[in-house]
Amino acid sequence: MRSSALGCHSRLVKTSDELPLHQRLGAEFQRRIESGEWPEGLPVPSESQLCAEFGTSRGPVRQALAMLRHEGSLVGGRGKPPVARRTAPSQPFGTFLSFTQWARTIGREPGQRTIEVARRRASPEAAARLGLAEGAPVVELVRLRLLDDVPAMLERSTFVHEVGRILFDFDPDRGSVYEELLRREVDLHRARHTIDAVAAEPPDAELLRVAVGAPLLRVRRLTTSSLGVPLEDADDRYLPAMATFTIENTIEGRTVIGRYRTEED
Amino acid sequence: MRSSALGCHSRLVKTSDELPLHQRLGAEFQRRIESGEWPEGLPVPSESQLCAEFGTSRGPVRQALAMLRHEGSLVGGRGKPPVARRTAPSQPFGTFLSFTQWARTIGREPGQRTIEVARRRASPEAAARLGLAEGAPVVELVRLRLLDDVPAMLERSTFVHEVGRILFDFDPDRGSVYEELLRREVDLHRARHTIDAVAAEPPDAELLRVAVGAPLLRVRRLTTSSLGVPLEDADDRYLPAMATFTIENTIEGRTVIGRYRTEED
DNA sequence: CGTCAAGACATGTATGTACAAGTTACCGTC
DNA sequence: GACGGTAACTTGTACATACATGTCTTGACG
Repeated sequence: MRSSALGCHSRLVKTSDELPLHQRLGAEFQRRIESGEWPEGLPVPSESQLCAEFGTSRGPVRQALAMLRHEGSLVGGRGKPPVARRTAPSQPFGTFLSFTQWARTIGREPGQRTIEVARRRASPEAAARLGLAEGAPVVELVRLRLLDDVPAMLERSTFVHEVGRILFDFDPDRGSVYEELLRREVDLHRARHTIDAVAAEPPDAELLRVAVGAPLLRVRRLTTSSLGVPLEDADDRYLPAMATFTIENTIEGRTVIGRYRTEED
Repeated sequence: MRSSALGCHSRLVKTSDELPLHQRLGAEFQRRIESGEWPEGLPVPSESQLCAEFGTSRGPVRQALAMLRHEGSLVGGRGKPPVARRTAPSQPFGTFLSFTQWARTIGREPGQRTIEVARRRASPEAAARLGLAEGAPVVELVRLRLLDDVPAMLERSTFVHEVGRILFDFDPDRGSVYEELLRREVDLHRARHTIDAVAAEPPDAELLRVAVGAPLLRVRRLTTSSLGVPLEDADDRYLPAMATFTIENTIEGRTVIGRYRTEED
């Protein structure tokens, strides 16, 4: 059914307005793996079978398979057909940056209580990290993040003024700050996250409802534009019982990162 | 100079004992980018020039370029030659897995004190994670890891017996366990790291020389073979003052992970 | 009945060709 | 001098072919 829309004699029709063949093949193969049409753990059809099915040469088929192999959806090969493997989809920047999007992907309802949004002069530390002069104007946003109305994370963000000013036209309790910033075409391009552990200090402890000194998972984030100009410096403190981070990597070098609800294995 | 060793008429000599051509080309290209021979920001030679230089067809050259492009060392293209981009070297599996290698890359001397290496029956939790029957034989390895002779991390590893038995022929205080396992052709292929924070318990606290209850950065690691068979289940607890993890990602989706010495920014 | 060798078949590697599509530089025209 | 078109060059895509190499099955032989 579906295949007929794909492989039929593309040489006879004009293909200029469509995606390249190997990309269409790759998308179709991925769909088959995700849908279970090619069951996990079983070998997929051989290259020649795929060539015959879609009426193409080996080139595009191999390009598509290589793409999936690189993403980890296919493993093995050399002598025997590669084996399908369902993998968690990775949307690094989107879900890793946005608490809101992440919460939705794990089936929880995100919530937030804005503690403070203020325009003030940069502290020496924030100024250093953002590359600003000490005392330059910045916008600070402190929010308590909730999962199903339970406190999960305390977020302290410092935006450079040019970006932060947008927040005054926006209700941070309403929707995702990142979605709003991207919609306003702020050039959020690259983020560097540094993960460590800290003890809960009195204000954190009260908001997150834990004892002072309890271990918290801290993520410091420096978000920069595509030209490397710092735009945001953040300090997020997670309750380890509510969220963990995962990194999955293989010996070939593929890497998938993610943030997960704590207990569910 | 160097190129002559690479490209000269490999058709005339037996190539069976050497790496495939496109891999050698990829390594050579990467070397040129890292060494600055192909300066950052400038277009690299065109494909036809590279074909001429190494005496090959376009196929291997394009395969090598695609590899570098996927790693982020090359950007752009279509109509104009791609542009070199120096990126932080990412050797995810190697340095992320091996404390020894990581320590060396940050210029510290790794050390270790083996607390225990024992063959015993799997605990219910370890058995569940390793997919073994409860009580199946496993090998447990507990090591205190040092950086410049200062305690930095406490590592508790549980290996399935088939892999762990190798450790009895090997002195864990001598060299890298992972290097040894890879040398013995153990199929360590994929690792899933889960990061959270825990409070130091009495035995941890004593070995790491911190107060009971101090926050520790915990990394639980499940290492599996290429077929998805669990081989190792580990629980590493870092002093947050000695190490942090970083994740760098861009909006396009490339991701680089790393482990860093704490304060040095 | 077990073992090993041959062959069929799979993927990996490499070459050569052809054309499409984007980029750049140049040159003639207005 | 500014503009526009063309030509040359680049990479992207696709096909056909050939051979190397790894895997599995089959069948003959001991």
